[in-house]
Amino acid sequence: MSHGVRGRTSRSEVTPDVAERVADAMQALSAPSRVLILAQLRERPHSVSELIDAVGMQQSAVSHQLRLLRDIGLVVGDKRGRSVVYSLYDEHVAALIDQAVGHVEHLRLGAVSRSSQRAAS
Amino acid sequence: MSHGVRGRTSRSEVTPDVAERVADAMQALSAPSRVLILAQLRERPHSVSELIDAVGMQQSAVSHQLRLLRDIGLVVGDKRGRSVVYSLYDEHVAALIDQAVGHVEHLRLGAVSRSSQRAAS
DNA sequence: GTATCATATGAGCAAATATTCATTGAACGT
DNA sequence: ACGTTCAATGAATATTTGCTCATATGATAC
Repeated sequence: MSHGVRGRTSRSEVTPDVAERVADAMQALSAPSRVLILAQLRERPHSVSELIDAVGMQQSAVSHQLRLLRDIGLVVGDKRGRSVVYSLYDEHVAALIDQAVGHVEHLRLGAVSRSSQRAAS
Repeated sequence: MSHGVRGRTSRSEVTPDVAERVADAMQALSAPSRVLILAQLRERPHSVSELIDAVGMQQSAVSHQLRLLRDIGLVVGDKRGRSVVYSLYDEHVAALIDQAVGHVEHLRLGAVSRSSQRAAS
């Protein structure tokens, strides 16, 4: 199929620096546990306890991942009493999650899980 | 290829299974080297040698990453003589890359990268 | 005050990853 | 046939990652 070179829009060149930032951001979506957390937060804000319950991970693991997501800037935490309610940073993050999920629907990758890279010679 | 078993065309629930597939796909964009490779291929197909030159990696490293991208289904390789010309699998992949880059432009809030983790609360 | 709940954090560890080195194989030129 | 070039592969390695355990901090209840 021909994929014509679509008009040369002013799309920023992906320099090594940009590539690193892209990788950093996408890294947030590269672990199932984080995808689950983000998917929950896309529905509505959740406290940490709610997230723990929703994704079935340990408190510490959730907290660690939330810190990562906070550092990357995808989520924010609002302290309410002794709870902390987390939400997505903004709509762009929600859109990013939607698109990631959407693309996966399309790329029906039953191909290989990232564990099997074995080939007998 | 109608294979959709779930009649849920709206936003599908992100089950652990879906989360794993999302993570798997996003994992492809979670390493700078792969982002660079994909960005090159988004412009136009490249042979492996061209990619090596474009991204400044070693032949073996590029080949390994291409295999990963092939396995995930993001790129395809076409053998032409002794070269192999790689291209993105389809437009959806191109869109995925565009969106990832676009979102990073937006998320350029000065979020720290993984290296320097600071508690900000 | 002390106890308890909710979350954050650090150390340590196992598993996954990304790269390099060395080798292999296939396609071409001579 | 031989040698050369382009790419793929396997093994080894260093780094990164995600989790658990233990502990710390902060807020509320008693």
